[in-house]
Amino acid sequence: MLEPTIKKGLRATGRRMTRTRQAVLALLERTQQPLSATEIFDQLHQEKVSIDLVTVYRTLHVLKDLGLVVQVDLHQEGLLRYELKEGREHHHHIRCQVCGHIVDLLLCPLKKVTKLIERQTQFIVDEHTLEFTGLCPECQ
Amino acid sequence: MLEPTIKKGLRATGRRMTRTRQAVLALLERTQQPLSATEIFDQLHQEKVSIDLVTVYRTLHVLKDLGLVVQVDLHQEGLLRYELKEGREHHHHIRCQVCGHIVDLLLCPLKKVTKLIERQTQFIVDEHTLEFTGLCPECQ
DNA sequence: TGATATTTGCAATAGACTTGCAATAAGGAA
DNA sequence: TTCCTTATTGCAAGTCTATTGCAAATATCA
Repeated sequence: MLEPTIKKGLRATGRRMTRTRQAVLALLERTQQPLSATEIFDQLHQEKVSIDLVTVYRTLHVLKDLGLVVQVDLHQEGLLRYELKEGREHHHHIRCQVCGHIVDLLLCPLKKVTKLIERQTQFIVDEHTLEFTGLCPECQ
Repeated sequence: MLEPTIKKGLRATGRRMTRTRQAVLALLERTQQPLSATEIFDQLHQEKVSIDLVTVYRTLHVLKDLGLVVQVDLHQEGLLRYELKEGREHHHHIRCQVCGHIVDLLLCPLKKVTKLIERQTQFIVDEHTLEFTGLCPECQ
């Protein structure tokens, strides 16, 4: 149950905990894969929760703003997905090109590389995307 | 001058070399940064080359199909960019969040990681995206 | 319970990209 | 060169993800 913590974060920024926000959070909490706005919308409608797609987008923005959710920008999907941060390590994903199945990767091998890039380019590195596609065991 | 080689590739797949394809290729050839379809469209129009945006998209598909061009999917840009492969090593990019400047990175540190992921997930890895954002020296 | 500020839903819009189709142009044959 | 076939182009319209404006609904607190 994340709700108390999150309510606190919302209040601290002059925001409110609402039914729709609860519904989106609860769904993210019980889902393993990172979800897109449309998937959240469809899933909630299947569960007879009335919510507008616009509200889903706005809720996701708020949650991202509060740092509760991570945006996942998978390779060549053309949409954004979201997953709860909740005590999880920074990680990346691999997605099957055939069935769309998404699996978490357990490592981020980029700390040293980031340092190297900062030396090489003189940039200050802020974020990175690292996403893989391939064929999952079932689809090979 | 890539044109002869490319013409060959086009012919081999029942395609033709046209003015618009030449124009797109020539632009890619003389540009350092990966370009988006809209940027190609705008740039060519500035140079008084008449071309439709749809044609730009279709040309880029063809070039990608022939393996002459790489699609670059930068972190959180929401659009695709393209650059010529022409004798260049596989590489990644970093983009400045402020001015949008894009710089090539000279290394791809993911060969070992890919092997590790294949063992870990049982996927066969096909492609990866690795793109960085940050602040370029001028914008810090 | 009422006041007020936030949130929501709806309609409209933006922006990247795609598709259908008729008109145009490339390139091989005569 | 000219003709013919077939690929290519431009235009209009459409798709899909995501955003914005605004009035109506709802949460919070006095």
